[in-house]
Amino acid sequence: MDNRDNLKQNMIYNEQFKYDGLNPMQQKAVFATEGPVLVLAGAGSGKTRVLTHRFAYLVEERGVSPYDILAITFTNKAAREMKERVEDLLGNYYRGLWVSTFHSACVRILRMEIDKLDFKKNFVIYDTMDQQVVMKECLEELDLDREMFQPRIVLGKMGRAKDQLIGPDRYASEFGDDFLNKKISELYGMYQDKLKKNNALDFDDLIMKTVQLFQTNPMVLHYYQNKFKYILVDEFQDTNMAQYVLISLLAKEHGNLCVVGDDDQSIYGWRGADIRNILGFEKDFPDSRVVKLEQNYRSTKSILDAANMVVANNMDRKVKKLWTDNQGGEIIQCYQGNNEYDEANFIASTIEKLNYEENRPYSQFAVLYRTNAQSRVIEEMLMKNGIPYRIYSGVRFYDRKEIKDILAYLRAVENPADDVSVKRIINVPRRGIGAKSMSRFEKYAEANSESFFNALLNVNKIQNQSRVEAQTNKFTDLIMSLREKRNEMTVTSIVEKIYEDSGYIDALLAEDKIEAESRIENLKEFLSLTQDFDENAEEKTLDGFLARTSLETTMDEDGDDMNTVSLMTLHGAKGLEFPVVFISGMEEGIFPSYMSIQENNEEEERRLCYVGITRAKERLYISHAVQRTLYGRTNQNAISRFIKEIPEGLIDIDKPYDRKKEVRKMQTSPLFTGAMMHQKRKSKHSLDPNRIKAGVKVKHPKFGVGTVVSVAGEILTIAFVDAGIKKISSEFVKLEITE
DNA sequence: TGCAAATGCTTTTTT
DNA sequence: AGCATTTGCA
Repeated sequence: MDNRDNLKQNMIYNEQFKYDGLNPMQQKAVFATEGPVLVLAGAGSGKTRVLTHRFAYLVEERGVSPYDILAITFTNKAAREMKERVEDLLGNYYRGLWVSTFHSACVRILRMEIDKLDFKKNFVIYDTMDQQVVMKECLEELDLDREMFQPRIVLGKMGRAKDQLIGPDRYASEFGDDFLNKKISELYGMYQDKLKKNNALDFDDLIMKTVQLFQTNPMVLHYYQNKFKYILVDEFQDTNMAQYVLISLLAKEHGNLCVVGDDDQSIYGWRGADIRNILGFEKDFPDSRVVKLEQNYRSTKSILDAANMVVANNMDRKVKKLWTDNQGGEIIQCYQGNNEYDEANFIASTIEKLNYEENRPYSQFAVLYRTNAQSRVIEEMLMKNGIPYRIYSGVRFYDRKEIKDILAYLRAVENPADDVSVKRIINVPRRGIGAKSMSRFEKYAEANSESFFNALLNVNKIQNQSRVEAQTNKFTDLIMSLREKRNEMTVTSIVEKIYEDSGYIDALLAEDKIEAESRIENLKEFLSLTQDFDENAEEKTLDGFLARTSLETTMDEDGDDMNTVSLMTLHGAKGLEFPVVFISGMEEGIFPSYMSIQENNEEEERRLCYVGITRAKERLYISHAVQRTLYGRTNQNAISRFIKEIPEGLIDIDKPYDRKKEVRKMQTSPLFTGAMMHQKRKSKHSLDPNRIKAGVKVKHPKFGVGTVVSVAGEILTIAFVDAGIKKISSEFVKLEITE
């Protein structure tokens, strides 16, 4: 349907029912526009509807400009969805609304104002990897033991300090002035200096620096206080102290702050989220109104009851009772697998069964797990069964080596002072500039307190090897020439020029390896991203492109139009819902995780379980394995405590003696017998396993000729001449060896 | 001096 | 899968 028709349709609908369709509590939350409001919104209570209607109500009934509303969501995807729904409600398209994540909003502010903090406006954003690089440098310079001061740990502590707006100077006094903490505070200071020099901010800085900006520049603060007449914050239970201070500062002028959250869904304590923000809101804002949304519209009664029973085991929570008018529905099915493959097989065959028997499209299913590492086996099994799936993992497309390399080039072009990026690519592809040359450049830069790139420009004063000098000049020429023209060029054309002139693609081609081919594929894929940016971005500059890429994750991607099963971590599932949900790996040590038990974080894990259960609308399957191999270690894990917290009447726990029954049941289901036949047919096709190994050339009935890249059990990764790289199960497809 | 291959290690959750 | 470290070669 035409978009316009869609809008019109909505407008007619809206005129009549826009606010009538809300229940009395939801209406209360929507109409309470003035002053501080705390909306305690249980899972599935129509929170998003309330937020979007409140936005629309402010604009339509209160005459507020949509640009004077600041709405904070947890992910970029949620922000996009909120924008769309608000636009639908208002029947209008708006450009540049302030509907975004904390981080994106801060970037937007800082990109206009950060010169007041003595940064340049085109600052880059360092991700976790970049942080590690900088921290390692600091450790080296202070000559500290990498074991005692693991970069990851130190960065974690530093990050938590930033969440609480504690700078390097205050670090030791706040966290203890023993040797360890003193050193960490020293590292912290050094790290911040380096970032400043590189004109870079990390994720936590984005928040902290914005607060700092407001605290040191009353005029700037006043401007934004005035601008944002109404503030909405979603997922408030997951805000940290810095974010809380930021919001409080902004809301001071008008006081119209509406926060929405659910203390039972607070799952980001490890990232500095402070549950006290929501528990103490009424104290901090004494004149605040509280609206509780307790009717759940999402799940069946069985699922909701189970979730309530589990979370009731937590002590530290606001009292609330989530209820539903929905039917009881099926009780929860719990499957005990022999191992992780058995478990995955249960998941795959159940999906197949429901897809066949109940005609459910694949998009109705989600498989949730505690850690990303658990996805692999499930993925394999889905693939083997020909079930389309999509992984929403925390790992970004942008985290691939080749993409990070290209981004480093782009950052270097935008900001040659970014030492981390310049150092990353100075010898990628190989230019014959090794460790020795590097340290010479570093020394020179250090001695003259210049950037590393400046040292490269002065290569003739540092190096007398003509080869190194020539290569270095070639590199700096490329960067400088692109830098000069970057405002006239599209991002795509800049990237293409880098691909060619840096020799990056040539080097990959020369490698003549399958791996290199897939990297080239990814680089091509990257071009379609830049093209999309060049066409659609609001601010079509290289600077704008970089700001966006560093904040977008795969969690933010839309896969709605695809008919695929969704695979994601329990954290990633927050805010989403699916008709059928699988929670896998329900074992002690996995979920709750070993670490959380050690650190006494049981309650947060339980909330995570609550989040998982409440994602399900109609059916919930829980599974665990008697034996599991993870990170190369085989363990026998006890059944998760959370399973035991679900009362007997709500869950069908698959006892060992029941399993035969289960197997019989499955064998008689038409789909399963079909699958079995399928399997038999296949085994005829299977090749002599001894002959299949990396490098062997094979022929596939559909994809044609290709080369085996890797073998993992029966899953083969094959690079086809025409079809590109595919993963194929040797059991399922007739492959011929052609050599 | 630079580089490629081999080996060992790592992993909770993410903006 | 990707990283750091080591080793051997040119």
